[in-house]
Amino acid sequence: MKIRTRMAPSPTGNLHIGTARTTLFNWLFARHHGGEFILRIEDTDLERSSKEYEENIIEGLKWLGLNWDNPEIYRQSERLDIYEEYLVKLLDQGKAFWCYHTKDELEDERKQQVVNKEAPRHICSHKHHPPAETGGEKIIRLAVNSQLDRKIGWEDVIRGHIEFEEGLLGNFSLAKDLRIPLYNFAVVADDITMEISHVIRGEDHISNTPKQLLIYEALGAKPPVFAHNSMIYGPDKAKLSKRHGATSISEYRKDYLPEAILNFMGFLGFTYSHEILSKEEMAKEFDLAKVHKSAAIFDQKKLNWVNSRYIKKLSAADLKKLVGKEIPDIAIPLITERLEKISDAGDFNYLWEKPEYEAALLIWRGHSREDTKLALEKIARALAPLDFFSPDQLKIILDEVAADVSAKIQLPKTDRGLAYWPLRVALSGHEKSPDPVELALVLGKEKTLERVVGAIEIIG
RNA sequence: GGCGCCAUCGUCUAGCGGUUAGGACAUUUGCUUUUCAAGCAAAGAACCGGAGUUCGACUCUCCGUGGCGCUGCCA
Repeated sequence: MKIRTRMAPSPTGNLHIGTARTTLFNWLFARHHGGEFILRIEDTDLERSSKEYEENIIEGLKWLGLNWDNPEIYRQSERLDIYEEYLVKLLDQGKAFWCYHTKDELEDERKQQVVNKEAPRHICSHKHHPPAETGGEKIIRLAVNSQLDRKIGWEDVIRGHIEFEEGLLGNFSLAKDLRIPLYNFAVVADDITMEISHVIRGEDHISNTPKQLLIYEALGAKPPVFAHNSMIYGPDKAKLSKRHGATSISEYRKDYLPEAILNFMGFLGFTYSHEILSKEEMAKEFDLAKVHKSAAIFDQKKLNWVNSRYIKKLSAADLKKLVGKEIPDIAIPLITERLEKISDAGDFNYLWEKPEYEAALLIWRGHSREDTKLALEKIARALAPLDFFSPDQLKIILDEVAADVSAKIQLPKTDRGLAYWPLRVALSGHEKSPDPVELALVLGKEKTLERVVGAIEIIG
C-alpha cells in the first residue's frame, strides 16, 4: 500500500502551533515510509476563510521546511464538482436525503433530548429526495439508522480501539446544498479521491471519526487508517489559545529558528533516542504507534533551550542574515554563546555601536572614583603600544595594571576586577558582558582605546 | 446533560509485574572567575484515589476523581 498522508488546515486563522505539530507528524510518517505528504486547504466555509490566513499557513509551513508533495495545493473551493457527484450518488441511492426541518425545530428537538438526558442529535422524520418544491430551509443529511444497535469503531494507531454507538449519531449533515459541502463530507470525499492511506490529526477529531466512517460506508469506500494525536495545552492545562500568548508560528519567527521549533514540537509527544535532532533524523526514528496519547504542555523555557542549542551552531553568515547586521566574524561566537532568542541580539549592539552608560557603572565593587580613573588611565597607557594580536598578550598587561593599582591603594591582594571591570564597562556599557579581553580583540585597537579614553572623560 | 479521550518530578518524558522509579528543561548550590554566558559537579522534586488480580503492582482489571475534547446548516 502506498503511504499517503495529508494536512488539511482551514484558513480561518494563522498557522497554529498545534496544527504545525500535527503537520510535522504527518510529514514524519510519510517521510519515514517513503510515502507522500499532501497539503489541502479546507476552505468550504467562505464566511470564515480568507486568503490572508491561507497565505500565512502556507508561508509558515514553508518556513518550517515541511514541504508537501502535491505540486498544486488542493483547495476544497476548487473541487465542488467532485462533491456534487458524490452527493448526487448518495441521494440517488437513498443513502442521503434532503431535510426540511427549521433551525427552531432542530433546537427544540435537542433541548428536549438534553432534558431527557439523551444524546443530542437530529433524527429526521421527513426525508425528501428529490427536493420538495416547497422551498425554504433545507439541508442534505446522511441516512443513519438510529434504531440500529450497532457500534462504529476503528483501531486508532495511537490510541487503540475506539467505538461509538451508531444510534447516538443521528442524521448528521453532509452539505447545505449540492455545491456547499460541509466538513465531514468534504473530508471524506477528498481523502477518498486523494487516496489518503493514513489520516493523522488532532484528538479533537475523534468524535468526527464515526460520522466519517459512516460516510465511507455509504460511499462504498475503504476508510483510511486513523491516528489521533493529543493536543498542546497552555501552562494552565487548557487548550493552547490566544490568552496564553503567541500561538501562531508567525509570531515565533523573529525569535526562533525553524529547526528549533520543529525539534521541540517533535519531542512533545514522541521520545527519540536523543533530544536534539533534525527533522530528517526524527523521520528515521518516527513510529506512529509510539506517539504519546496524553496532551503536552507548551513549555517555552524548554523551547528556549532548544533554540539556544541551534543558535550556537549558527554560521557567521546565517547569524548576520538573521540579525541584519554586519557583525565581525570573531564576534559571532561571543553572541551565539549567549543568545536564547534571535531578537535578543540587539543586546550586543555595543559590538558595532558606541555604548552609553552612567559613570557610576565604571566603578568596581566599592572602590573610589579616583582609583577607577587611575586604572583606566593605566589601561590606556598600557594598551597603546600593543598590537592586539593575542588574548594572552592583553591579559598579561591587564593583570599588571590590576596589580599596579592594588599596590598604589595599598591593597594586600591583587583584585583583577580593578582593571577588568572598568574596561568591560568602557567597552560594552554593560555590567554583564563577555570577557573584556575578547571585546577588545573584537573591537580592535582603535575603537578600544577610543572607548577607554571616552570612559576617562565620563568618570571625570 | 450526552458521548469520547487522557492521567509518573513544576514541565517534557523513561519504565512495559520485582528498579535506590532513570534522563532532559527549569530551580537551588558548588567549581571556574573580572561580570555574564557556556561548561563541569551536586541537590531538592513524581507514580491522582480506592478496590481487585498476584507471592509481589507505577506497570494488569474495575470503580471513582480530576483534566481535556466533541456535542453547529465551523473545521
